[in-house]
Amino acid sequence: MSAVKAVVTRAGWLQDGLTMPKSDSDQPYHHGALKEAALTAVVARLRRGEDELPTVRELAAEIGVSHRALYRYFADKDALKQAVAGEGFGLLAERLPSGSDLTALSLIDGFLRFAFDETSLYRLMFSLRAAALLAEPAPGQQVRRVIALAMHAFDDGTEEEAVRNRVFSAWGLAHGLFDLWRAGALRAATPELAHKFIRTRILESGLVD
Amino acid sequence: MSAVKAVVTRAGWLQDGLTMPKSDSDQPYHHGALKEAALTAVVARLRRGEDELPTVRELAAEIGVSHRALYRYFADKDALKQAVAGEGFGLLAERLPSGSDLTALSLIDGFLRFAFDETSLYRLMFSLRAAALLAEPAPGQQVRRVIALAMHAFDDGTEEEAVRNRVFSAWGLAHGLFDLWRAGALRAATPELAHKFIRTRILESGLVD
DNA sequence: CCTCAAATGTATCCATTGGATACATTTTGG
DNA sequence: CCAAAATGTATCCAATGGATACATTTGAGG
Repeated sequence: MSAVKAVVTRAGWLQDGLTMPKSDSDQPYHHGALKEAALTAVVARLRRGEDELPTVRELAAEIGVSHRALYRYFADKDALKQAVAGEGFGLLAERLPSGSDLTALSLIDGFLRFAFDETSLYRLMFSLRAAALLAEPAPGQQVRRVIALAMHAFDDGTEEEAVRNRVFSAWGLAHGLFDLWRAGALRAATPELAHKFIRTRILESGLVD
Repeated sequence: MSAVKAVVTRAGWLQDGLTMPKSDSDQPYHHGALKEAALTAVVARLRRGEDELPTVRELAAEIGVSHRALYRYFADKDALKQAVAGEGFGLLAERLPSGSDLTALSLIDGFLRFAFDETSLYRLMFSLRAAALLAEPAPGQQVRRVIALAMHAFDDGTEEEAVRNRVFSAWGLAHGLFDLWRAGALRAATPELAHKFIRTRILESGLVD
């Protein structure tokens, strides 16, 4: 739809002859939603399997804009990276169970599913220092939301300190085993087997029932 | 001083007229131990706090050699990275307890101490795919040695499968919590507090006594 | 010893990449 | 309607990993 419209517009088939475009390309000078397009494109690439950020130039080309245009929206490449991580936490938050579906186990399963499904994005998200993320309004919000969700899921009526410790233990175990798998330290042949292995380790840890 | 000497030597101000050096520098054409010097220099930098690999040129300059010389020993920068990781596993293996000092707890403490003391090197080591490391003879040996050590420390007479699972759980928990700390997700203000926090989480997990 | 080939290092060159500056085009608010 | 703010482009630059061709040593066999 958006793509189709772009093509039609580019060819100019529907333009009447009275208003010839000034150049051979009638792409508007202003993109209109460059920032969103950039973030969407990067996230899409990572979800498609690429595990590195594209170069600024590649990204700009994909969007159909000069590479310097992106710098109107991101101070530097690192800022872009952070923004992508923010999008990632948004996606993660969307994916996690909520309401009556929210239990410690379902939360962990959702978290692991995200890690295994969106490995590149997941790695990017956790490669950054949280402080930098939390400082930005939107991403910080998403991160805090995920943590709040976890605190709620693990709340068994004991004191907050104890709940928090269980959350961190479960989180650490899930994150750590996933990262060891990613590094190749686990023998698990497939992501599915690895997921199951990690799930079992967490269950037998007694952190969740 | 090194800089001063270089300048003087380069200008040749102090050379007597009778024994002119063939070149403006008295450094031998062949370094003699370039590979070792390179690895040592990189490891030293990482241990000094830098958390990125130096550029090939910086490294070469530090050693006093043209940047292309390093490519006689490392196919590309990634090969250098892998070799550094290998050195890292060697250091780790040295640091871990052995003999009668080897217990599950002392092993974990040694592992965590290494992670907190040599954070940059640790990150580098675990950022690589193990497969690539295990393929190289020397590093692979070190990695296998660490794993064998862990299997022994956690061996409580139960079946190997169970021992292995406990090793992975403990490893995953230590690695994961450490990485979450590194990412800024733990509140712990100092590395010491973080180390203690992680140690406590592992102890209360019942994986080790 | 000598010589010559292999080993080791250097000199240069190149493409890619992140980033800076100056300028062009739109949009928009008074 | 117009000037200023937004937004995008054109060009330039330095750093970096890497390639190729060449120079210097070393060392092994005659």
